[in-house]
Amino acid sequence: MICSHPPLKFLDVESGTLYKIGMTTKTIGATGLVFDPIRVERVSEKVAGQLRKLISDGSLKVGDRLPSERDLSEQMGVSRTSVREALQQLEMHGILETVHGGGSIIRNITEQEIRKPIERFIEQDKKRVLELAELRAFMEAWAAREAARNRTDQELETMRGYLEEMERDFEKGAIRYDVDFKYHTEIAAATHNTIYLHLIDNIYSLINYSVKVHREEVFVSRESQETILNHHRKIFRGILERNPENAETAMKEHLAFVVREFKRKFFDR
Amino acid sequence: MICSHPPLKFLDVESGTLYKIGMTTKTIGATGLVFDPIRVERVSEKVAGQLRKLISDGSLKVGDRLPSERDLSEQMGVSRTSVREALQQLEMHGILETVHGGGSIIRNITEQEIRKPIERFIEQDKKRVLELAELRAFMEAWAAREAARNRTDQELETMRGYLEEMERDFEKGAIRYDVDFKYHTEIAAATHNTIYLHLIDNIYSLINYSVKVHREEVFVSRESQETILNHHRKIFRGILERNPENAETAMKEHLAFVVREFKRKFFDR
DNA sequence: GTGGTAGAATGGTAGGACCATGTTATACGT
DNA sequence: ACGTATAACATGGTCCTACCATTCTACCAC
Repeated sequence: MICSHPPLKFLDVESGTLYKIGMTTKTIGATGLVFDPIRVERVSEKVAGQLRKLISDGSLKVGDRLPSERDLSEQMGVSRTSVREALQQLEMHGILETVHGGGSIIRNITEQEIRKPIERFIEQDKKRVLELAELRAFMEAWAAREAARNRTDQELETMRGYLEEMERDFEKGAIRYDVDFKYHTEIAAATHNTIYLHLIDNIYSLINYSVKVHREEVFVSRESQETILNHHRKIFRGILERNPENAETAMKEHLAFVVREFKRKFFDR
Repeated sequence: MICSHPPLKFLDVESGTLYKIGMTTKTIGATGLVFDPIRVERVSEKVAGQLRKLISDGSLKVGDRLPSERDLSEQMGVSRTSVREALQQLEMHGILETVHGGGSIIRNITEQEIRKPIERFIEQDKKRVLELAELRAFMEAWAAREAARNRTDQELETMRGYLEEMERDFEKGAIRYDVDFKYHTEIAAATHNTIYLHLIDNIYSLINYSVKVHREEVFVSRESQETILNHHRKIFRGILERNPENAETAMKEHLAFVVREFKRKFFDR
């Protein structure tokens, strides 16, 4: 998922506080007075802070590629050195990953703590896959509700685009999984809850990880494809009309169907 | 404690492994073969590794000051840039501290808390705290529903125990936060969804971190304590009677109250 | 399609210059 | 002789330029 970033506005580094109060306090002499130590924030830290914020408020999503170091340094009015130091700080914290010659991409913040341990769980027991599906179902139901409540017109149009794409793909033969995925992701984004966005992203990839097969191979029949399309139409309508109840219900219906089909194929029942 | 470092021997950076094996694996094509991605070690990483080694084997003790960046770069035969990057990596990991104009000193690794990525992420914006609360609310509502459906008698008894403990604490003065926490955790366990259990545990710890104050300090009034207790009684009844709807409703009511109170205290509204 | 190749884009390293801050030595006044 | 103010130096912080190493991309030959 590569993207250019003309719309992103990188403020001048001078914006924001120049000095920052540390966390520890010291008592000086016998006066009993307590002072907070003053700590100058380095340029690289300001840059890192700004990038953090852009990630935090969702302007930069997981998988996005940052502008090049040269671009960043120019846009922010600082040296490439400072930008590099900032990127390195973020890389140390696992927030992004830089590849020699390839650029820097945003990583999932929840990955470190949540992903690794869970992967091991999943490998131990097939039952975990169903647990994941269960999780996904109720989380997305909430997302549909919140999206209906908070979505912007812009986001709605994006969803409409994906939906129409699915319609066309259906006419031509089969719905493509990646469009379906993007559709769900856009709903997640429309909740305007960044942490949820990262969380659900992780759950998706966990599902993909544990179920090595793509959905395309599960939902091949004409009927199931049509059912899914109908579900999506219904979800879209709920979000369009800003009707949380309907959106949630439709999503629940949809995922219940998906899980049912899934069970039928993989656990032969 | 300032000291010069003629005796320290800084090996040439070329010593040590040039290539390093990463952590993730990829499956290529349909062969099923698994390859480990190759990752080149950057110069700064080699420098950092050498310093790490010197610290771990005691050549550099806590409080010692490192040679200047210029000295290090000369002794190691690398640019000052690389040395600086290495020092920064170590500083990120809390291993040393650099002072503008003062040099870099070794810190005690055990004394400082190393902040996890998400924690820094959350600090970026107060809004994130509310997002966490939002997440928690709908996830726990689901948990209450599932617990009512799947709980064993054993788990119910454990909950009863915690509830009674809260009742006693309330009579004696105040509900203890850890009991409340254990109560919620037991509900999570009763869902019998292991992955959910881990997920919510993570979210709890994040909330505890971001909200530096314990709940005890937020819900001090007799009325709010009683309200909370009533909520818990209601939730318990729903789970006891295996009534998912009631349990979910009660939990929603409870967390809505908690979030409302929380907002009132911390965002003064 | 598959694979190779050249050019562009991008991150990595090097080195020099200068500024900001801390450290040390020196000169000064009492 | 002592403390203090000042100057000189040492050291980290930032910027700049240049060049190398790797990846990406488009194009071509097969």
